[in-house]
Order: sequence, then structure tokens, then C-alpha cells
Amino acid sequence: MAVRKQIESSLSVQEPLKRKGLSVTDSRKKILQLFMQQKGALSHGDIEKKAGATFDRVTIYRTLQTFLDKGIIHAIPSSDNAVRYALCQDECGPGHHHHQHIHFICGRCKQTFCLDDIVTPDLHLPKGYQSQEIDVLVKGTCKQCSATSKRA
Amino acid sequence: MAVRKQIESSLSVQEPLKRKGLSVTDSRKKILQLFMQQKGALSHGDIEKKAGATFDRVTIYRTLQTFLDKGIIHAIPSSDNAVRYALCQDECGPGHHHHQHIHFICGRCKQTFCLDDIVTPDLHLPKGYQSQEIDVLVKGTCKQCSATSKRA
DNA sequence: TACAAAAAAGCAACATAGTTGCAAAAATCA
DNA sequence: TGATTTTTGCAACTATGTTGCTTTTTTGTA
Ligand SMILES: [Mn+2]
Ligand SMILES: [Mn+2]
Ligand SMILES: [Zn+2]
Ligand SMILES: [Zn+2]
Repeated sequence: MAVRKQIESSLSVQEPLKRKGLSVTDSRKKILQLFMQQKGALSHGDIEKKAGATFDRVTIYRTLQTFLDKGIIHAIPSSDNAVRYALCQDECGPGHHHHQHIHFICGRCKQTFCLDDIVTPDLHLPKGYQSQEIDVLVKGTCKQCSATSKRA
Repeated sequence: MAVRKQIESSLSVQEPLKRKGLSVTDSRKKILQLFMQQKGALSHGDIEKKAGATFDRVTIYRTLQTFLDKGIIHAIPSSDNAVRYALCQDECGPGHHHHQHIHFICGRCKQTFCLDDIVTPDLHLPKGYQSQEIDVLVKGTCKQCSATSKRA
């Protein structure tokens, strides 16, 4: 049973890699799996912890960069010098990420979430400024943490 | 002439420090001056370069933290692990920063600007999510860079 | 102005984060 | 399977950030 599950998830992890023209390696499978199992976003450090000593630190850096380049993950800015990454839902590809959703950073559980249904608003910029990409970061208390504090 | 200018700016730099209840030291004056002379935002690294070997790296870290705590500067998130800082225009104080403006990151000149007149939009969050603070980061080409490319 | 108390700066040592070149290992494809 | 291409691991290095402790500077008061 455990074996079967492992095979299944391994298979489902191979597809996206091949579709993006990447060779399928242990580290790429493992790291992609981590992202898929995860509700929130992951920093380099998070992955290092979760993957344990399985891979070299450098491999994780390079894998994240590759995933970013290929449009498998997107970067989420932060004010704590720890950029988070999350899977792209939309059809992102090499060179072009086009996300419209906003990001939520919970001060309680410290997790960062993609709110895929909330679209970034239109902005009226001053004359001369040309916008290419908009990131909206909302800090507050997430759904889960709001619920638990209400119950307590 | 040069001396007079120096005295003037030194005076104008002391006021804000005293008003926030901070003792006036060389590094605080110098760093605050750097922010006031600057159109764009500054990272820790920027300050280290601009201040030269005048101060210890640790002093710069601690000064930025102090300025942040007292509401003299605010932090601007980034996707490159280099948080920028800029002067607070609004009346921020210990504990409470309340900014409504958005930030513009120019891909050309790599500078980050506060667009103090552009107010962060209202967002409709999913049920359960509680918002405390909103950061809007716009990436694109700034006014100045747009102008120079048009001319060329 | 001089002095004591409080605050900040500097220094050292350390921890963590990120980069690069190169040789060994693994994946791909014919 | 075996040659070719790609990726990984390792080492060495740079950069970034933190902490404890001592010295220096600032402040408020006598
Ligand atoms: Mn996202
Ligand atoms: Mn700002
Ligand atoms: Zn939460
Ligand atoms: Zn620019």
C-alpha cells in the first residue's frame, strides 16, 4: 500500500517535469513533491529542512532556479529576506510568468499562501511609470488561525 | 559654503532623531542623511557602500532596526532577498506603521520608489482571512527610465 | 563645565545564506 | 548498451546577518 502510493505520486511528479522539458532526477522529483504536498509556500531553508540531508544545498538552489525559469514555481517577495516559492497554477512557461493572484502572509502561523481566486486590482500609476507586474502581499491572520483563535 | 551646508543638513537631521526620542550619534545622523538625500529606497548593502568604512556593519544593522522600530523608516519587501528601506512620510511611531502607498521597482535602473500618492486598493478577501497590512509592489519601468528610452 | 549613568558603537566570533568551478555520477537518446 | 549531455556533489569562497562583551559616546544633572 505504501509502496503503491509512492509509485503513484512519483508518476504524477514526473509528468510536469517532462512537460517542461526537464530531465527527471531524484532531487527534482523530491522537491516538486514537497511543493505539491504543501498548502503554503516554501523558502529555500524550508526545503533544506524538509529534504533533510538528502541533497546538497547547492542542488536545492539550482533546482529552485530551474523551476523558476521553466515556470513551475513563482517567487513571493518578503520583508524578512527569505523569498518563498509556490507552484504556478496558471500556464507559466520559460520567460513568462503571468500571475494575477495575491499572497497572504499569516503573522500567527508564519505561513504564506497563494489566494488564487483573488485577482490583483488595477492601479492608476503616475504619468511615465510603466507597469509590467504587480505583487500584492497581505499580512494578517489566515483562515485556519482565525478559526482556532475564535474557538479558544 | 560647503561648511554651512553641512551644518544646516546636520541640524535638520538632528530634529527627527530627537523627536523620536533617540540620542543623536554620528552613525544615526549619517544614515538618516543618506535616506533624506535619496530619491529611492536603500538596502543594507547600499548603505554600507555609501557610508564607506565609516561605520561597522553591525552598527548599520542596529541603526536600521532602531529606525524601523521608531517609525522613521519602513521596510519594502523584495523578491531578491534584499529588503529596501525608505523614510516614512506619514506619522509612524513605535509599534505602528500605517502606510497606504505603493512601491515601484524599476527593472531598468533597479531602484525602488515610494509612490506616496497612490493608495493601496481595497481587497475582498475570502471568508476567514483578516487583513492587517497590505504591500503593493509594482515592477516595471520608472518615469525617468521611460523618458530616457523614449528619447534614445 | 564636569561628572556619573545610560546608551550606542566597535570588535570578535559565530551562524546562515548564496555563488562558482570542476570532477564524478546519472539521465537521455540513439 | 554505450556515447553524449545534463545534473549532482563537493570544495572553496563571498556575502549577509546575529550575539556577547568591552570601550566610547551621549545625555542629563550637579
Ligand atoms: Mn502565488
Ligand atoms: Mn514607501
Ligand atoms: Zn496562519
Ligand atoms: Zn528606473
